[in-house]
Amino acid sequence: MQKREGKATINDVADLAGVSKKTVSRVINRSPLLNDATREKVEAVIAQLGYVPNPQARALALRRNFLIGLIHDNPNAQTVLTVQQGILEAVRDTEFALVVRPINRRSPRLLDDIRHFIEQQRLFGVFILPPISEIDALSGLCRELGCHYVRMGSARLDDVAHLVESNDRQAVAAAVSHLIAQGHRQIGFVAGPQGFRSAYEREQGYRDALAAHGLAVDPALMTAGNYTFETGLEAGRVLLSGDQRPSAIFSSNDEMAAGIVHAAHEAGLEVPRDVSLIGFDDTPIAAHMWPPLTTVRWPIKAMAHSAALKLIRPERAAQEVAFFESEVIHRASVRPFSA
Amino acid sequence: MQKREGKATINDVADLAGVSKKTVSRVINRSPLLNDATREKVEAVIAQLGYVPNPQARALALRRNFLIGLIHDNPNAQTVLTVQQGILEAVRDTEFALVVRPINRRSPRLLDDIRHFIEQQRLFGVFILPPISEIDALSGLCRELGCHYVRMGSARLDDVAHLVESNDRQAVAAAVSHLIAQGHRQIGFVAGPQGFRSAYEREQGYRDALAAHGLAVDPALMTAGNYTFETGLEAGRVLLSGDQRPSAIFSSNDEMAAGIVHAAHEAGLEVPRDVSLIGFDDTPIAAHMWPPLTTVRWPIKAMAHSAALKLIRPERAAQEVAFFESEVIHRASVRPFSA
DNA sequence: TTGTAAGCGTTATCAA
DNA sequence: TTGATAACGCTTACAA
Repeated sequence: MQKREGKATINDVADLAGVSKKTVSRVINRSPLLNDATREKVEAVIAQLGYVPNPQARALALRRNFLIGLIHDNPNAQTVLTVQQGILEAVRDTEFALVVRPINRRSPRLLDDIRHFIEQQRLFGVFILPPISEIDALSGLCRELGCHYVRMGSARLDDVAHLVESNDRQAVAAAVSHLIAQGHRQIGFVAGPQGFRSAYEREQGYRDALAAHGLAVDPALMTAGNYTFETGLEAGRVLLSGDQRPSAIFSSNDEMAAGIVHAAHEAGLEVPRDVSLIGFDDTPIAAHMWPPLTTVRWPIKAMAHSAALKLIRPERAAQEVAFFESEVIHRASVRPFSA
Repeated sequence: MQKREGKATINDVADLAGVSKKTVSRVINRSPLLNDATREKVEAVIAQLGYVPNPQARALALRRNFLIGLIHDNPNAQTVLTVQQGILEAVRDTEFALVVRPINRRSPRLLDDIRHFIEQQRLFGVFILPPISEIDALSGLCRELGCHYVRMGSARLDDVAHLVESNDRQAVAAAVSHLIAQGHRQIGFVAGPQGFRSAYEREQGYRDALAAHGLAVDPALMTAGNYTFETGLEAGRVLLSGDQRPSAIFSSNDEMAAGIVHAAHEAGLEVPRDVSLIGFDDTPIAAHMWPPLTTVRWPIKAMAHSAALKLIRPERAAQEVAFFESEVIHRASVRPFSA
């Protein structure tokens, strides 16, 4: 039992072990210059008392703390949660904890909100998820505040010490090439929202694939949404209504692809019988919709894991892997072209 | 500009304002016994310096901190994220921050992990999401550690100061009654995993509805899954294969309902033409699958909001609303019975 | 290898 | 209404 109510402190441990608090501190911090006997003695007392160092006191004395923040305005819940899991796995068995902060990208106070978040909690570092990871002012803010940061993105947004990147462009090119290989020539494209880097990269991938196979880009086959189901539904209605309708569609994310499936049903069409379809993200909906959706999977958890290591060990950040390969997951929503 | 590198401290403010640090502290903490003139003077300096109190130092001096934890092992990403948003909205403009901790319900070290989490971060309080909110040992642990807590659940798991509750049982009864009102008599049921309180409550709701309409429970129409798509697929195969197949199915969550749709397609059947279907949760997949799924929606965000208020103001916790009503969301997956 | 003293930035106590 | 002083629990000098 401890002396008083409340938790045992370093003083309790020192007293009971008959050493100074500095010695206890050395044990906690694994100082090499320590007699094995004293270490064991102190460790025994620590165990006996169930002593856990007070992180706030440590933070104060060290003039740094062990909180990392996750800043996001990502509409995809699975993505955000997978990122959280990837981070947590990376910091497991460290003293870091993860503080989350969903924000509103369109808020005029965006920067102020984030500044306040970082300053108020005195964060050690922050993760910035797409799409707000594309805002350069954010990384500037972090530098100004002396807060470490890592951005997740689909392009070379920053140096490798502050970035994990997926190759959306090549992955989309591979997916669209697959459609071409299946005989499709009229391939529709639903872009993501204007101004999003991921949307730009994915569109470039589409164009790359067409160009590589000598196909012309037909503006009539291209439309855009904002990554939501509803805009996918709209896009699907547009693409599937003309008499020159595509035999296959690449949608810049799964959510919009689900909308396209609905549009197809509305038009009395069926995926993949009448139109093949590929999405992007491999969210749970991709595997669970009917038909199961061929899509592009990016290694979110691995990226988050690597990003977390960059963040908590800034000195080694540049060595940590920064570039990740996405892959096409083949399911039932694609079928060879038949006239 | 501040005196040194680093952030301004209470001392900087005190010096510049020509008052003692205690006075600055009083300003920060809105002490009523303060001359308006001094307050304004100090506030001006605070603004000028961009001073933000150090939360770790406050935590140390106050012997409490402002971190609340979210402990979950919930397979549904949207649920977890909506909870996070509900909490964040409730604590916006307070000094509380939210620390997340996904855990593994099946880990033998479950309790130790959570104890470690609470002790290491010295959490002020924790949210416990279902299904682990049903583990009474967890609330016992919180009490032992002097950590406030709130549980989210689908039954009267605790007193109202420590609980927000949704009425799964009645909501399911309403959903199943709707099927009966549509003329269905052979109504299949897919239960959630054994041992989950939510699974039990939902099954009771099903039984209640049948009983209320004088229908017998037919064990051949009942099966169980563990809330995953795959087990829903299995359950669907079982229910839809017999020659006595149900004309409608209630699935204890949406994910399993998606599996049932796949099973129907495999069997050459269509929802709702050949079988009506209702799910539970109203996750995004419900609205985005084809056909759009009739389902039960529980007010996750409102529950999380209320739970957060209970947590950060324990003295008023019992006054905060604890009971929430779920509602049936009608979509295209239900059709009147036709022989 | 260990201990002493001072300090991290804040609040509580108690006096002025 | 304000301020001096001593905590809070830990770490970093610097000594011993």
